[in-house]
Amino acid sequence: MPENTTIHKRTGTKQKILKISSTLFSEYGYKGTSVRKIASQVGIRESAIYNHYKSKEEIFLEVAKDIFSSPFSLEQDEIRESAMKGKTFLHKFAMQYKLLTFDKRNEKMFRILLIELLQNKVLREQFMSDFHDKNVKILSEGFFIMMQNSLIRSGDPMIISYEFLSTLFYIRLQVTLLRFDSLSTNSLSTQFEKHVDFFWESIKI
Amino acid sequence: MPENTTIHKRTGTKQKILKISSTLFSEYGYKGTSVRKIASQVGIRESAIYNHYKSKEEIFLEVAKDIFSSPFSLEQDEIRESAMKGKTFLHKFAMQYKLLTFDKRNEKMFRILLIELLQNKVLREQFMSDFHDKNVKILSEGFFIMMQNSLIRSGDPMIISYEFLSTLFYIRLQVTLLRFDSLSTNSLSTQFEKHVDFFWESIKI
DNA sequence: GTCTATATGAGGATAGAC
DNA sequence: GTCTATCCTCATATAGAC
Repeated sequence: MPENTTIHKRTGTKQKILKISSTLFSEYGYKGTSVRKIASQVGIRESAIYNHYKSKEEIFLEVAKDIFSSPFSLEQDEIRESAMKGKTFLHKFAMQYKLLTFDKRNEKMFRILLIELLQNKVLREQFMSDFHDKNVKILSEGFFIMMQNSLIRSGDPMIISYEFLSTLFYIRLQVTLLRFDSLSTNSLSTQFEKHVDFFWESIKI
Repeated sequence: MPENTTIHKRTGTKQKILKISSTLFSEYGYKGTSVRKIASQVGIRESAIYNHYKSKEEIFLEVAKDIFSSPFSLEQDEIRESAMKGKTFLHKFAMQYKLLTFDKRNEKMFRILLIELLQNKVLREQFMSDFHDKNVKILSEGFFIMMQNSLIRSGDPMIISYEFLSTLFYIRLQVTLLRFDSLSTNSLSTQFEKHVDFFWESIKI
C-alpha cells in the first residue's frame, strides 16, 4: 500500500500539530495557547498551520475529541462475573481508574477538561454524561448484583455508586494537581486501595 | 466620623470595580476578562481603572483574597461537643458545606477557583491547604473523639475524613456546574443529606 | 478621578510567491 | 505545504488635559 504510506507522510505535520497543541492546551488552556506558540514548537510558520486546520478552534475541537475516548470500561460480562466476588469488583474498577489517573495521555486530557470545564459547555455536558453518569451506571449494576447475592447491605445502588465514584474523582483531582507541579504523589499512592478497603468495610454484610 | 464617610465615598468606584471584576472573572476567567469589559460595566473608561489599581493582575489578586476567606469553621468547642453526638457532627459539617455551595458569593469564588486552578500555583496551594488539609483536620478531630467513645468503628481518622470530605467536594462541583448553566439542581438537592446518612451507616457501630 | 489620545504589543487569520 | 508579508482587531497600559 504505497498510497497509505504517502498519506501518512502527508499527514505527519497534521499529527504533530495535534500532539503539540494538546500538550500546550493542557498546560496553558485554550486562550493561553497561541497559534504562534503551536507553530513555533511544530517548527513551521503560523500561516502553515492553516493548511491543516482552518482555525485554532478547529484544532481544539480535534484535541477535545480524545478527552472522553479513554477505553475505560468493564465489559458487561466482566461486571456480572466480578460483581459476584464483591470486593474484587470494586478493586478492579478502582485500579482502572488509578491507571487512567497516572497514564500520561489521559492525564493530559484530564487537565484540559479541568482547565476548560467552566469555559466550555460541551465539555461540561460530556463530563456529566461520560465521567459521571456512565460510571454510575456501571457501578450500579455491580452493586445491584451484590445486593441480590446478599454480599452487601441493601440501599439505593445509585447512591452507593455516587459515594464510591466521588472519592475516586477527588483522588484523581488531587493527584493531577500534585503532578502538575511535579510534586510527589507518594502520600496518595495507595489512596485508591485505601478507598476500596474502607468502602468495602462500609457496605459488606 | 465624617472622615470615615468621606473615605467610603472615595472608594465607591474601587469597590464597584472589585465587585464587577469578581463576577466577570468567575464567568470568563482571568484571560477572558478584559480591563475594557470591566471598565465598561463599571461605567468609566479603561484608563480610569488605573487610578484605583495599577494592573489587571492587582485586581485579580484582590479578588482572589476572598476565595478562601469563607467563615467556614466549627469552633473547637463545637467540635468536641457535637462529636459526642456522632451523626450530628457529620450533619452539621455537611450542612455548613451545603450552605457554602449554594451561597451566591461563595459560589462565585468557587468558580474562580475552578477556572484558575491549573493556571495559578498559589490557588492550587491554597486549595490543598484551605479546602483540603484544614477540613481533614477538623473532621479528624471529630472522628477521633467518636472512636474514643465507641460511636464508630475504629480506623484511621484521616482516611475516614478523606472519604467524607471527597464526596462533599464532588457534590459541590456538580452543583456548581449545573448552576453555571442555570440548570436545575433538584436531583442533587438532598445529596448532602443522603451522603451523611450513607456515611453514618458506614461507620457507626 | 475621569476623560481623550496614543503607544505598544500579541494574537488570529489571509494573500500570493515558491 | 511552507514561506514572507501583511492586515486587522483586541488588549494592557501610560501621558496629559480638565
